[in-house]
Amino acid sequence: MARTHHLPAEERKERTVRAMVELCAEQDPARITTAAIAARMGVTQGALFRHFTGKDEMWQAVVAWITERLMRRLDAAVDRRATPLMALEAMFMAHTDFIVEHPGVPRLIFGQLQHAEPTDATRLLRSMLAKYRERLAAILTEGRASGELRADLNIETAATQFIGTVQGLVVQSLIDDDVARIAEQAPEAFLLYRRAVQAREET
Amino acid sequence: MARTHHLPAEERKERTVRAMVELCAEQDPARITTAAIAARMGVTQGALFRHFTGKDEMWQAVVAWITERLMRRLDAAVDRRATPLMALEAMFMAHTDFIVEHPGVPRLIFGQLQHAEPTDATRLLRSMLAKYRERLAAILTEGRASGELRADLNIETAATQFIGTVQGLVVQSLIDDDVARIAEQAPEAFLLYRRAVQAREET
DNA sequence: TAAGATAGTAACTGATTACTATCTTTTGGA
DNA sequence: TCCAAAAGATAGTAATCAGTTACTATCTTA
Repeated sequence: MARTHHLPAEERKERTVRAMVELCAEQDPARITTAAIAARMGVTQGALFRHFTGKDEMWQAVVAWITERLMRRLDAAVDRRATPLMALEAMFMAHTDFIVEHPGVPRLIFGQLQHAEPTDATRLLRSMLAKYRERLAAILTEGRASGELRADLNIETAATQFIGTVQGLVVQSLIDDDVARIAEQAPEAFLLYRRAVQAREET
Repeated sequence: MARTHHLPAEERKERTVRAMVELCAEQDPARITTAAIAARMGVTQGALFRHFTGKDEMWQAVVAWITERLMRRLDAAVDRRATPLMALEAMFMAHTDFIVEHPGVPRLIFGQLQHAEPTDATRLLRSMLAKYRERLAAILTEGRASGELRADLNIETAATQFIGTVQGLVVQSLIDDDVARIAEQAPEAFLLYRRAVQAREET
């Protein structure tokens, strides 16, 4: 049988995280119950608490899983790119590709950002987003120095706008309930962003 | 005394909506209970159900309240603007001003968009956002035709990006937990957007 | 001013939820 | 082969929450 009874703890934790990411693609994270997670894994609800001290620790694991994978993808994308603009484009595409591969990610992130009093998971997410911004700011600063980007570019605004460009696609996908469209619209969206930040027009 | 016992139904509904908008500025909408709403109004929990058939009807009233006010503000902003770009700028500022005035609005909207199976409130919100997009598309098309905006401008992408520009500011404010910063950064953010869509550079 | 209609209270209900206590099965090493 | 520990099943518990019910206070108007 495909019964996956009795897995080692690490494997079970991994599967818990995957189940939660999957469920986020289907419903509001705030409404995901431990019973639903367990059912998705083919395990009883109580079994989850053999591996996690509480639900918050589960969310923490999910956020850690996502941030690690996303940051690795972004690093890989930026690596070896000839110019800052090419690095930004690769980063943009890596980010949107990641979302399309894991459609639950936007809902999950928004769900975490909704919390007014930050939990451990929220804090972890915020530090990831701060790191993301720093990386963006470094590339933007480099591009401004090299003359590829506008000399009068406001780095903070440009970083916020980069994230906003992704968010625009995400919000639209939440309205349409169609995550795949993000992939289609991503190149055009980045083109528009590029026109806002680059130094001169193309021929 | 300030005891607001026995208000007419319409007044009580209005106060319920205001209480909910206020509470959204302080916590995750998904965690707002009918008891908390009632407490904020100085009324018992059961009293709410004299005016609403259920919680979803309360959310519906909240979304209606917000959409009406926001659209009115946007209309007023766009009215009498000489050029499409000026109309867009006025619209952008009206939107960000509205958010700063009602800090619960972003959390509320995200909370509604999180729902996978749309409720009446969610459907109402989506139709408002669709109307918003149409309005944007009309202005953008006009600007492209008049030569103020780029001739090769993709209207859909530009509309998504406009909303994304606002979202970038909103996401940053959720991370920093500082809504007021939106007002400070809004002019720079629009400047960047303008550079992406307008036909030629300024002198 | 009497009487019906409207608005509110206090206490309760049933369903749901995160979490736990106890018993059972599986696994892997000596 | 045996056994201890790890992993899971079963069956709970206490708390929370949306919604209800029976009753009361207040307003409106004929």
